[in-house]
Amino acid sequence: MSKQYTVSQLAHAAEIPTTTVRYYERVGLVEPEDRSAGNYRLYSEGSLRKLKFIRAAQAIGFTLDDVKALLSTPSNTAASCREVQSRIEDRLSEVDQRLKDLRHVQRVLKESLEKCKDTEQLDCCHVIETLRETSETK
Amino acid sequence: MSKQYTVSQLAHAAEIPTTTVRYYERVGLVEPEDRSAGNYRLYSEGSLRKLKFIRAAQAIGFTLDDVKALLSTPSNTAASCREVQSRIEDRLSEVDQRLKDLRHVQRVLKESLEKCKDTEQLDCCHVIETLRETSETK
DNA sequence: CTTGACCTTGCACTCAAGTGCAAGGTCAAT
DNA sequence: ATTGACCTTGCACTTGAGTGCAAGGTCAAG
Repeated sequence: MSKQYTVSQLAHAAEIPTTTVRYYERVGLVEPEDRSAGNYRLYSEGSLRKLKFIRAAQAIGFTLDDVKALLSTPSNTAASCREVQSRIEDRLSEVDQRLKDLRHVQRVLKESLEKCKDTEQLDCCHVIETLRETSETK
Repeated sequence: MSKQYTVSQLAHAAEIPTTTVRYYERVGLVEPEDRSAGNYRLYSEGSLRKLKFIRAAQAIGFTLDDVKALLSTPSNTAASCREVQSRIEDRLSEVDQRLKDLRHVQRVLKESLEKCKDTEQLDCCHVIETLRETSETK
Protein backbone atom coordinates (compact mmCIF):
# COMPACT_ATOMS: atom_id res chain seq x y z
CA MET A 1 0.00 0.00 0.00
CA SER A 2 1.25 3.50 -0.85
CA LYS A 3 1.70 6.54 1.25
CA GLN A 4 -1.21 8.39 2.79
CA TYR A 5 -1.23 12.16 2.96
CA THR A 6 -3.11 14.51 5.23
CA VAL A 7 -4.37 17.61 3.54
CA SER A 8 -1.42 19.75 4.54
CA GLN A 9 1.09 17.08 3.52
CA LEU A 10 -0.59 16.78 0.18
CA ALA A 11 -0.76 20.52 -0.23
CA HIS A 12 2.89 20.83 0.66
CA ALA A 13 3.89 18.11 -1.77
CA ALA A 14 1.91 19.77 -4.54
CA GLU A 15 3.15 23.21 -3.53
CA ILE A 16 -0.26 24.76 -3.14
CA PRO A 17 -2.10 26.09 -0.10
CA THR A 18 -4.27 23.65 1.85
CA THR A 19 -7.19 25.98 1.41
CA THR A 20 -6.84 25.50 -2.29
CA VAL A 21 -6.98 21.74 -1.96
CA ARG A 22 -10.24 22.07 -0.11
CA TYR A 23 -11.44 24.49 -2.72
CA TYR A 24 -10.68 21.96 -5.43
CA GLU A 25 -12.72 19.46 -3.50
CA ARG A 26 -15.53 21.94 -3.28
CA VAL A 27 -15.65 22.29 -7.05
CA GLY A 28 -15.40 18.55 -7.56
CA LEU A 29 -11.82 18.14 -8.74
CA VAL A 30 -10.20 16.08 -5.99
CA GLU A 31 -11.59 13.91 -3.28
CA PRO A 32 -9.86 12.28 -0.35
CA GLU A 33 -9.66 8.49 -0.72
CA ASP A 34 -10.40 8.00 2.91
CA ARG A 35 -10.94 9.60 6.28
CA SER A 36 -8.93 8.98 9.43
CA ALA A 37 -10.47 8.00 12.76
CA GLY A 38 -10.64 11.67 13.66
CA ASN A 39 -12.29 12.54 10.35
CA TYR A 40 -9.16 13.94 8.74
CA ARG A 41 -8.94 13.78 4.98
CA LEU A 42 -6.55 11.12 3.71
CA TYR A 43 -5.16 11.20 0.21
CA SER A 44 -3.20 8.77 -1.92
CA GLU A 45 -0.31 9.23 -4.28
CA GLY A 46 -2.91 9.42 -7.04
CA SER A 47 -4.36 12.59 -5.59
CA LEU A 48 -0.94 14.13 -5.63
CA ARG A 49 -0.51 13.29 -9.29
CA LYS A 50 -3.93 14.68 -9.97
CA LEU A 51 -3.10 17.94 -8.22
CA LYS A 52 0.11 18.27 -10.19
CA PHE A 53 -1.80 17.62 -13.35
CA ILE A 54 -4.29 20.30 -12.44
CA ARG A 55 -1.57 22.86 -11.86
CA ALA A 56 0.19 21.91 -15.07
CA ALA A 57 -2.97 22.17 -17.10
CA GLN A 58 -3.82 25.44 -15.44
CA ALA A 59 -0.36 26.77 -16.15
CA ILE A 60 -0.96 26.25 -19.85
CA GLY A 61 -4.18 28.16 -19.69
CA PHE A 62 -6.91 25.62 -19.11
CA THR A 63 -9.59 26.72 -16.69
CA LEU A 64 -10.54 24.46 -13.82
CA ASP A 65 -13.68 23.60 -15.75
CA ASP A 66 -11.56 22.51 -18.70
CA VAL A 67 -9.48 20.41 -16.37
CA LYS A 68 -12.54 18.81 -14.89
CA ALA A 69 -13.75 17.91 -18.35
CA LEU A 70 -10.33 16.66 -19.33
CA LEU A 71 -10.09 14.50 -16.23
CA SER A 72 -13.54 13.04 -16.68
CA THR A 73 -13.19 12.15 -20.36
CA PRO A 74 -13.74 8.40 -20.44
CA SER A 75 -10.24 7.86 -21.88
CA ASN A 76 -9.40 5.34 -24.56
CA THR A 77 -12.43 5.74 -26.75
CA ALA A 78 -12.05 7.28 -30.18
CA ALA A 79 -14.70 9.85 -29.35
CA SER A 80 -13.00 11.05 -26.20
CA CYS A 81 -9.75 11.14 -28.11
CA ARG A 82 -11.17 13.59 -30.57
CA GLU A 83 -12.67 15.59 -27.77
CA VAL A 84 -9.36 15.99 -26.01
CA GLN A 85 -7.73 16.79 -29.30
CA SER A 86 -10.15 19.54 -30.13
CA ARG A 87 -9.85 20.97 -26.65
CA ILE A 88 -6.14 21.22 -27.20
CA GLU A 89 -6.60 22.77 -30.61
CA ASP A 90 -8.90 25.39 -29.16
CA ARG A 91 -6.47 26.28 -26.43
CA LEU A 92 -3.64 26.35 -28.93
CA SER A 93 -5.32 28.84 -31.18
CA GLU A 94 -6.16 31.01 -28.22
CA VAL A 95 -2.54 30.90 -27.20
CA ASP A 96 -1.42 31.77 -30.72
CA GLN A 97 -3.71 34.75 -30.79
CA ARG A 98 -2.62 35.86 -27.37
CA LEU A 99 0.99 35.64 -28.47
CA LYS A 100 0.26 37.86 -31.45
CA ASP A 101 -1.46 40.41 -29.27
CA LEU A 102 1.31 40.40 -26.73
CA ARG A 103 3.99 40.90 -29.35
CA HIS A 104 2.09 43.95 -30.55
CA VAL A 105 1.84 45.19 -27.00
CA GLN A 106 5.53 44.60 -26.50
CA ARG A 107 6.37 46.62 -29.56
CA VAL A 108 4.17 49.53 -28.51
CA LEU A 109 5.58 49.57 -25.02
CA LYS A 110 9.15 49.44 -26.28
CA GLU A 111 8.53 52.30 -28.67
CA SER A 112 6.92 54.33 -25.92
CA LEU A 113 9.85 53.69 -23.69
CA GLU A 114 12.31 54.71 -26.38
CA LYS A 115 10.53 57.97 -26.94
CA CYS A 116 10.35 58.43 -23.22
CA LYS A 117 14.08 58.00 -22.83
CA ASP A 118 14.95 60.16 -25.85
CA THR A 119 13.13 63.12 -24.41
CA GLU A 120 14.52 62.40 -20.95
CA GLN A 121 14.66 65.94 -19.60
CA LEU A 122 11.75 67.24 -21.63
CA ASP A 123 8.06 66.63 -21.58
CA CYS A 124 8.46 62.91 -21.98
CA CYS A 125 4.85 62.37 -21.23
CA HIS A 126 3.74 62.59 -24.80
CA VAL A 127 4.12 58.87 -24.29
CA ILE A 128 0.51 59.30 -23.47
CA GLU A 129 -0.02 60.89 -26.88
CA THR A 130 1.69 57.92 -28.46
CA LEU A 131 -0.66 55.54 -26.80
CA ARG A 132 -3.54 57.72 -27.81
CA GLU A 133 -2.47 57.50 -31.42
CA THR A 134 -2.05 53.77 -31.07
CA SER A 135 -5.66 53.59 -30.18
CA GLU A 136 -6.57 55.17 -33.52
CA THR A 137 -4.54 52.83 -35.67
CA LYS A 138 -5.63 49.70 -33.91
CA MET B 1 -17.58 74.51 -30.46
CA SER B 2 -17.18 70.78 -30.98
CA LYS B 3 -19.67 67.99 -31.02
CA GLN B 4 -21.57 66.91 -27.95
CA TYR B 5 -22.27 63.27 -27.31
CA THR B 6 -24.92 61.60 -25.25
CA VAL B 7 -23.76 58.58 -23.38
CA SER B 8 -24.90 56.12 -26.00
CA GLN B 9 -23.41 58.15 -28.83
CA LEU B 10 -20.13 58.30 -26.98
CA ALA B 11 -20.26 54.62 -26.19
CA HIS B 12 -21.01 53.80 -29.77
CA ALA B 13 -18.17 55.97 -31.04
CA ALA B 14 -15.75 54.32 -28.61
CA GLU B 15 -17.19 50.91 -29.34
CA ILE B 16 -17.97 50.02 -25.76
CA PRO B 17 -21.27 49.43 -23.95
CA THR B 18 -22.94 52.43 -22.37
CA THR B 19 -23.00 50.60 -19.08
CA THR B 20 -19.25 50.53 -19.22
CA VAL B 21 -19.05 54.26 -19.71
CA ARG B 22 -21.09 54.76 -16.59
CA TYR B 23 -18.91 52.23 -14.82
CA TYR B 24 -15.83 54.22 -15.79
CA GLU B 25 -17.48 57.28 -14.34
CA ARG B 26 -18.19 55.37 -11.17
CA VAL B 27 -14.54 54.54 -10.72
CA GLY B 28 -13.48 58.07 -11.54
CA LEU B 29 -12.08 57.69 -15.04
CA VAL B 30 -14.42 59.80 -17.18
CA GLU B 31 -16.86 62.52 -16.36
CA PRO B 32 -19.44 64.18 -18.56
CA GLU B 33 -18.54 67.80 -19.32
CA ASP B 34 -22.09 68.87 -18.96
CA ARG B 35 -25.69 67.86 -18.45
CA SER B 36 -28.59 68.53 -20.74
CA ALA B 37 -31.81 70.19 -19.67
CA GLY B 38 -33.25 66.75 -18.97
CA ASN B 39 -30.19 65.77 -16.93
CA TYR B 40 -28.62 63.66 -19.67
CA ARG B 41 -24.87 63.28 -19.60
CA LEU B 42 -23.13 65.29 -22.31
CA TYR B 43 -19.60 64.51 -23.39
CA SER B 44 -17.06 66.28 -25.56
CA GLU B 45 -14.63 65.02 -28.17
CA GLY B 46 -12.07 64.92 -25.36
CA SER B 47 -14.03 62.26 -23.54
CA LEU B 48 -14.02 60.18 -26.65
CA ARG B 49 -10.27 60.44 -26.95
CA LYS B 50 -9.96 59.57 -23.30
CA LEU B 51 -12.11 56.48 -23.71
CA LYS B 52 -10.07 55.36 -26.67
CA PHE B 53 -6.93 55.90 -24.67
CA ILE B 54 -8.34 53.83 -21.84
CA ARG B 55 -9.15 50.96 -24.15
CA ALA B 56 -5.75 51.16 -25.81
CA ALA B 57 -3.92 51.16 -22.50
CA GLN B 58 -6.10 48.34 -21.30
CA ALA B 59 -5.40 46.37 -24.43
CA ILE B 60 -1.72 46.47 -23.66
CA GLY B 61 -2.32 45.16 -20.19
CA PHE B 62 -2.67 48.16 -17.94
CA THR B 63 -5.35 47.86 -15.30
CA LEU B 64 -7.91 50.61 -14.92
CA ASP B 65 -6.03 51.72 -11.82
CA ASP B 66 -2.86 52.03 -13.87
CA VAL B 67 -4.76 54.04 -16.43
CA LYS B 68 -6.15 56.33 -13.78
CA ALA B 69 -2.67 56.94 -12.46
CA LEU B 70 -1.35 57.46 -15.96
CA LEU B 71 -4.07 59.96 -16.76
CA SER B 72 -3.60 61.90 -13.58
CA THR B 73 0.18 62.19 -13.76
CA PRO B 74 0.78 65.93 -13.76
CA SER B 75 2.50 65.71 -17.17
CA ASN B 76 5.61 67.59 -18.14
CA THR B 77 7.51 67.40 -14.89
CA ALA B 78 10.69 65.35 -14.72
CA ALA B 79 9.30 63.37 -11.79
CA SER B 80 6.11 62.40 -13.58
CA CYS B 81 8.22 61.51 -16.59
CA ARG B 82 10.18 58.98 -14.59
CA GLU B 83 7.00 57.67 -13.08
CA VAL B 84 5.41 57.01 -16.43
CA GLN B 85 8.64 55.50 -17.62
CA SER B 86 8.88 53.06 -14.75
CA ARG B 87 5.26 52.12 -15.13
CA ILE B 88 5.97 51.22 -18.72
CA GLU B 89 9.07 49.31 -17.75
CA ASP B 90 7.10 47.30 -15.23
CA ARG B 91 4.45 46.41 -17.74
CA LEU B 92 7.06 45.58 -20.31
CA SER B 93 8.80 43.07 -18.09
CA GLU B 94 5.49 41.49 -17.22
CA VAL B 95 4.74 41.19 -20.90
CA ASP B 96 8.15 39.69 -21.58
CA GLN B 97 7.63 37.10 -18.89
CA ARG B 98 4.16 36.33 -20.13
CA LEU B 99 5.52 35.84 -23.62
CA LYS B 100 8.06 33.37 -22.34
CA ASP B 101 5.40 31.43 -20.47
CA LEU B 102 3.10 31.40 -23.43
CA ARG B 103 5.77 30.12 -25.77
CA HIS B 104 6.37 27.25 -23.37
CA VAL B 105 2.66 26.57 -23.25
CA GLN B 106 2.50 26.67 -27.01
CA ARG B 107 5.28 24.12 -27.30
CA VAL B 108 3.67 21.77 -24.81
CA LEU B 109 0.31 22.00 -26.50
CA LYS B 110 1.79 21.39 -29.92
CA GLU B 111 3.66 18.36 -28.71
CA SER B 112 0.55 17.00 -27.08
CA LEU B 113 -1.36 17.50 -30.26
CA GLU B 114 1.29 15.73 -32.30
CA LYS B 115 1.21 12.74 -30.01
CA CYS B 116 -2.53 12.85 -30.13
CA LYS B 117 -2.59 12.75 -33.90
CA ASP B 118 0.08 10.08 -34.17
CA THR B 119 -1.90 7.66 -32.11
CA GLU B 120 -5.10 8.63 -33.89
CA GLN B 121 -7.02 5.37 -33.64
CA LEU B 122 -5.44 4.24 -30.38
CA ASP B 123 -5.68 5.40 -26.82
CA CYS B 124 -4.66 8.90 -27.74
CA CYS B 125 -5.54 10.11 -24.34
CA HIS B 126 -2.13 9.55 -22.92
CA VAL B 127 -1.99 13.18 -23.85
CA ILE B 128 -3.11 13.42 -20.32
CA GLU B 129 -0.05 11.44 -19.30
CA THR B 130 2.10 13.84 -21.25
CA LEU B 131 0.69 16.76 -19.37
CA ARG B 132 1.22 14.90 -16.17
CA GLU B 133 4.88 14.41 -16.99
CA THR B 134 5.17 18.03 -17.97
CA SER B 135 4.15 18.89 -14.50
CA GLU B 136 7.12 16.98 -13.14
CA THR B 137 9.75 18.54 -15.33
CA LYS B 138 8.47 22.04 -14.85
C1' DC C 1 -3.82 17.29 31.21
C1' DT C 2 -2.63 21.14 28.85
C1' DT C 3 -0.43 23.37 24.92
C1' DG C 4 0.19 23.97 20.13
C1' DA C 5 -0.15 22.43 15.68
C1' DC C 6 -3.18 20.60 12.82
C1' DC C 7 -7.81 19.37 11.33
C1' DT C 8 -13.15 19.93 10.61
C1' DT C 9 -17.35 22.61 8.85
C1' DG C 10 -19.78 26.48 7.04
C1' DC C 11 -20.15 30.84 5.52
C1' DA C 12 -18.69 35.21 3.84
C1' DC C 13 -15.45 37.86 1.55
C1' DT C 14 -11.80 39.27 -1.99
C1' DC C 15 -10.47 41.11 -6.74
C1' DA C 16 -11.38 43.37 -11.47
C1' DA C 17 -14.17 44.76 -14.63
C1' DG C 18 -18.05 44.99 -15.55
C1' DT C 19 -23.58 43.43 -16.25
C1' DG C 20 -28.54 43.44 -14.96
C1' DC C 21 -32.57 45.12 -13.08
C1' DA C 22 -36.21 48.08 -11.28
C1' DA C 23 -38.54 52.28 -11.08
C1' DG C 24 -38.91 56.17 -13.01
C1' DG C 25 -37.83 60.67 -16.21
C1' DT C 26 -37.14 62.67 -21.22
C1' DC C 27 -37.58 63.28 -25.91
C1' DA C 28 -39.02 62.86 -30.86
C1' DA C 29 -42.36 61.06 -33.74
C1' DT C 30 -46.78 59.60 -34.75
C1' DA D 1 -51.19 62.07 -25.89
C1' DT D 2 -49.15 57.87 -26.37
C1' DT D 3 -45.58 54.99 -28.12
C1' DG D 4 -40.73 53.59 -28.04
C1' DA D 5 -36.15 54.63 -27.66
C1' DC D 6 -33.22 56.61 -24.75
C1' DC D 7 -31.88 58.43 -20.28
C1' DT D 8 -31.54 58.71 -14.86
C1' DT D 9 -30.39 56.59 -10.19
C1' DG D 10 -29.22 53.02 -7.00
C1' DC D 11 -28.30 48.57 -5.84
C1' DA D 12 -27.20 43.84 -6.45
C1' DC D 13 -25.23 40.31 -9.08
C1' DT D 14 -21.60 37.97 -12.06
C1' DT D 15 -17.13 35.24 -12.96
C1' DG D 16 -12.97 32.48 -11.52
C1' DA D 17 -10.08 31.15 -8.35
C1' DG D 18 -9.45 31.27 -4.45
C1' DT D 19 -8.78 33.49 0.90
C1' DG D 20 -10.33 34.43 5.71
C1' DC D 21 -12.67 33.64 9.79
C1' DA D 22 -15.11 31.56 13.61
C1' DA D 23 -16.12 27.79 16.45
C1' DG D 24 -14.95 23.71 17.47
C1' DG D 25 -12.55 18.65 17.19
C1' DT D 26 -7.96 15.80 17.18
C1' DC D 27 -3.50 14.46 18.09
C1' DA D 28 1.38 14.14 19.79
C1' DA D 29 4.62 16.02 23.04
C1' DG D 30 5.85 17.55 27.33
